[in-house]
Amino acid sequence: MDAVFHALAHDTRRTMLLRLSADDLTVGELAEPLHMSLAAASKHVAVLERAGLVRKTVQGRRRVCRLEASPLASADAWLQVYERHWSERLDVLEALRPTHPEPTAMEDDPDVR
Amino acid sequence: MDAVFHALAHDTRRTMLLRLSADDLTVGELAEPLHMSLAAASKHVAVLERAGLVRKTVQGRRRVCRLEASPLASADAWLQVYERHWSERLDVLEALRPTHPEPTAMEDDPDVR
DNA sequence: ACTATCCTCAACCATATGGTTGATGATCAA
DNA sequence: TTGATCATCAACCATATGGTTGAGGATAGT
Repeated sequence: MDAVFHALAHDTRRTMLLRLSADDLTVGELAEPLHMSLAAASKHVAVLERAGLVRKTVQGRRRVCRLEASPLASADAWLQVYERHWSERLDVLEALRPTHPEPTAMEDDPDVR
Repeated sequence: MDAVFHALAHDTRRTMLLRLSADDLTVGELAEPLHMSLAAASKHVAVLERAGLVRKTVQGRRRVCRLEASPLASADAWLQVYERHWSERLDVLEALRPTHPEPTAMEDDPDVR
């Protein structure tokens, strides 16, 4: 699970997944629009592989990458646990929730350094 | 978005969120079951804050942490894009999808080093 | 056989991450 | 006022991450 969320925590890799959701692509094709070396892109693919989000198959000298979506299902399942926290009206929840001692809003928090 | 997924990519922080989904907790309370110093736990809370997943309010000398679930909704929305990739029967998709040149399965991939 | 192409590997570098300890600030309790 | 408590800060350390370049392996094309 750490690996999945970590893989998603980088725009480059999220972009890769998005492109792979439309088509299988080689490492080179994935790297092409990116502002980085092929080796760097290859490392990103490796991160996605370690998370189980991509499976590479060797076709000649090319490595064809295919999206493997099941780990995303697990991640989604994890998030769904919190679904009620964002879908229900917070105001209503607040009224019912016995916060620590005092629910009195003390919003003057200036510790923004 | 990077910040949200990065915050979720650590078991310590996911545990913190889970506990916060039941109750508001102070930094000390969050740190207590963890095998680490208070300072370390405080840093994890800071990561959650930067991702917008936690809001701290000062109550005397204690910092009370409250779950802020909306960024999780965004993360969930991002994942939902891939929902069809894991919910539909893959076999059916494969049959329809014109993979690169050859869909012939070459599963004898021994490059596992 | 030769050469170009696709990709990984290894080494290296700068910065980020996750942890520690010790000092300090604020607040509560006596 | 004195002392204990809660939390951050600062400095430090080890390791991980994200990038580079250069070398090399395997395959394709001629």
